[in-house]
Amino acid sequence: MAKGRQMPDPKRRTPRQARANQTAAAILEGAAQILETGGLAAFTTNAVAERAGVSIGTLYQYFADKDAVLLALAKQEMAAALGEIGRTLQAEAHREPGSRVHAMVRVMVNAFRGRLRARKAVMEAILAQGAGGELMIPVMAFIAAEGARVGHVPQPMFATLSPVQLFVLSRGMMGVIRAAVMEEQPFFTSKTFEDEVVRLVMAYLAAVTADANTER
Amino acid sequence: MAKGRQMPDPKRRTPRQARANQTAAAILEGAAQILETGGLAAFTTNAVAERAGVSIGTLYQYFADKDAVLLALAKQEMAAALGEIGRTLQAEAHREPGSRVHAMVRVMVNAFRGRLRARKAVMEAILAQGAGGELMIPVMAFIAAEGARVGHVPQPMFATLSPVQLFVLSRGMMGVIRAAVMEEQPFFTSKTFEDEVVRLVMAYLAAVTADANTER
Amino acid sequence: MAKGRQMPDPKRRTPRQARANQTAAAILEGAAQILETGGLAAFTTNAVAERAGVSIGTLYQYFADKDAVLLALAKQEMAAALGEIGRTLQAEAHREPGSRVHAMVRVMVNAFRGRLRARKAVMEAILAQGAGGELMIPVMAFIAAEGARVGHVPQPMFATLSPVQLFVLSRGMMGVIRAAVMEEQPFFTSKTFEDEVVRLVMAYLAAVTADANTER
Amino acid sequence: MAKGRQMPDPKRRTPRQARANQTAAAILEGAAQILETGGLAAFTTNAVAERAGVSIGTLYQYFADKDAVLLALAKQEMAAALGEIGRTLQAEAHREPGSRVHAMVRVMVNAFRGRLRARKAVMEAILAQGAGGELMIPVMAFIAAEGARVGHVPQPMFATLSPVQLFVLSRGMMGVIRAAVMEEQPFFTSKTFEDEVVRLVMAYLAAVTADANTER
DNA sequence: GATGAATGAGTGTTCATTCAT
DNA sequence: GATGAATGAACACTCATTCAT
Repeated sequence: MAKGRQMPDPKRRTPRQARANQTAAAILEGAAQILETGGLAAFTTNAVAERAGVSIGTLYQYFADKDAVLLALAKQEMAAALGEIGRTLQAEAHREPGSRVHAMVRVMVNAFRGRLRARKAVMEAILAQGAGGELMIPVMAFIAAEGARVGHVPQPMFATLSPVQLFVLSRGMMGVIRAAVMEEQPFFTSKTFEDEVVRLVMAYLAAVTADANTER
Repeated sequence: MAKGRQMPDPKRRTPRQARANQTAAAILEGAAQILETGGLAAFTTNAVAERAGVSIGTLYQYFADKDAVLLALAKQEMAAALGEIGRTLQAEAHREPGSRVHAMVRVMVNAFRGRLRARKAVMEAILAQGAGGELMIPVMAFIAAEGARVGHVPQPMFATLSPVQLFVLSRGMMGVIRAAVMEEQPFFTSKTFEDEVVRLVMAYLAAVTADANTER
Repeated sequence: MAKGRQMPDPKRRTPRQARANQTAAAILEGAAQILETGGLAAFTTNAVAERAGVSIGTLYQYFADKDAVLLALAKQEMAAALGEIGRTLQAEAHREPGSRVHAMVRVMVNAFRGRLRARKAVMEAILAQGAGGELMIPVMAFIAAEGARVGHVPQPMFATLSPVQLFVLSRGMMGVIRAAVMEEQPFFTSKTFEDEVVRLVMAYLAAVTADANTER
Repeated sequence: MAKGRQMPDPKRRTPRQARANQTAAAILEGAAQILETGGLAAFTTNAVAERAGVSIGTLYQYFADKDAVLLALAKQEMAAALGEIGRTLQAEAHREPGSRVHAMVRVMVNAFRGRLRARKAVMEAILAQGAGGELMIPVMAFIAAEGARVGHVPQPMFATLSPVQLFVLSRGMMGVIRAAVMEEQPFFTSKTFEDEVVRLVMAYLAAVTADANTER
């Protein structure tokens, strides 16, 4: 029965931008709300469209399929979190590494406080679909970039990290936060938890640095 | 969820029981094979039953529902992995902490090499369902217990860990491995990767211990 | 999202044959009725299932997809028509060629009298899908075989036909009948029409035979 | 069906009309291209409009609905084919009947060589919708007319044909060609095939003529 | 007249689960 | 206990058509 189409849509419709973005945003907002309310199980395209106040047809005018909605939402949420982190770190730029790591962790943790269930669902859905790595790229880029950006610090924090080390650090940190979110651990919001995550990151950084120096 | 059909009669092994367990095992094996072959998408109760060589009705005689099959499989796989770890560590009992951590990480990583896709799918399914914490309990118990069990070591490795620290350490370590599995990272099987995970664990342990000593 | 399945079903389910054939037959009957009542436009899987008195799920247990239902129905109708032709020709076996061709045409035409709309729809659907050739095979086989079967006739009718001639004869004859059915021509049932179709067939056969003799 | 938007004002050609017809033609051309490229399955109003370079709204300004586009296209293609036939036969006017029939069949076959898929799809769609007869009218008219037009031939070819005979002859011939197109027979373009179709037509004509003479 | 964003009824299909045999 | 035919709610997605701009 053929597929017919000649793939003209890298992301589907790109209307006159004005209403377009507005509608797409509404759909994403609807998606977040559905996720928040009923979790991944309630996340059906029809439900999302209804919640967003648009027809199912309109949803498909903006997103190629169900997964595209999820991915777009994940990217948006991730970008938001990273933006927050960036802004916070900017303010902490002059502080010492320990303080900045602490800020980063705090923001990361905070990033999951707002729409907890929605973010959890997004993680569930995306991470469970193999697209996880893609999503983590900006996190790693951010971490790697941070070291270079704050040039006035004699010993840059992350600059010496190899790709594998970057992977271990980013996934280790995120893994802890992820687990806390997913398991809905009560201590998730506690200062103690935050401190321990910071300790994990700092300890690893210190170890890497120490080794690097030894090898030299 | 759950409800399954586990231990319907502790401490008994009539022939009936034997055949029953045999059937349940066959179903679980079928489930693992389906997962291995086609991922979570192919994991339908009908497919599992067919692969297991039993009727769909029989499957429902042994498991309350689809999730029960998944959960049982997850428990089984987890137990297998832990058993392996235990045996390995036993052999390394007389070695120094660093060596034993290394062994543990290696075994953990190896645990995902066999039925990679099946285990990945199990993780996807289970962890994405909130049952993750439940599954991690034996891991933590194991870690905590290890410290005590190998009593002849002057400074137990993990004995001083608080619940939160135990959480951070176990989830951090598993988070890294999990991500490597899920993202199908090529360096997953490399010695380098293993070493970095060990470094993460050891660094955190050292940091915790150092602090503990300081506080004392 | 994978396709998962390992194509174990050449024709889908083959239950214990007893109820199976009964159910499949009911579905086909339902399909014919729907086609008869509302034409191809009304031919939806849900409608067919409902009319057949089975659930939509059952329909899909017996047929891979919508097209499979249609194809099965077409084959059945075609087989019925051919069976009728065979029986009739058997009775005319001792008659001369002209009489037998007449009988064949008459039966062929009659084959479309019963469930006119249903057969029309089947033709519409199948012929319009490229599967027409497949359906015509038994017709050609029948025509070709006929010549040989009635051995006592000195000059077999069709034995000398080449593949292309077989094609032209079968499609020419069927084309006329098809058009009369599809266009719902009033003279479809008339003796006159029948006679003209016979004339077409006989004339072609005579021409081919004459040429063949000339060439010899 | 129909309703279309043909000849909204016969005998007039304001610039407005010119542009209008131009747009309608563009849509028809787009429709043909879509049919050619993706077959009937790809033939959606949106696709046609896009390919034609007009908005979907504009398409509906020129055609009442989807069927109207198809019907208009069919009429256009049929007219083109007949025009071609007419021109060819004109050139063969002085030749003998056999030669002229041959020319007609050749042109008819050739008519399906150009935009094969498009024409096939048009046939599929139209013929399968009951509008087949309507489309065949010009063919029959042409055949009937031909006999009269070439009056200087002592024994007119088709003049003696009754309506039913006209039907049998036109549908028989078209049926063979149709089937060859639809089944994508490899011998479709062969001289052999052409010759056999000619034989079918000539044989029938000869038979009718012979009978007519006998009866007289 | 042209546009194209929006609509939503309708479709094919899946699959967890039940229950009569 | 085992079987597997039957079920049907639910879902993702399409596309002809409208109408405000």
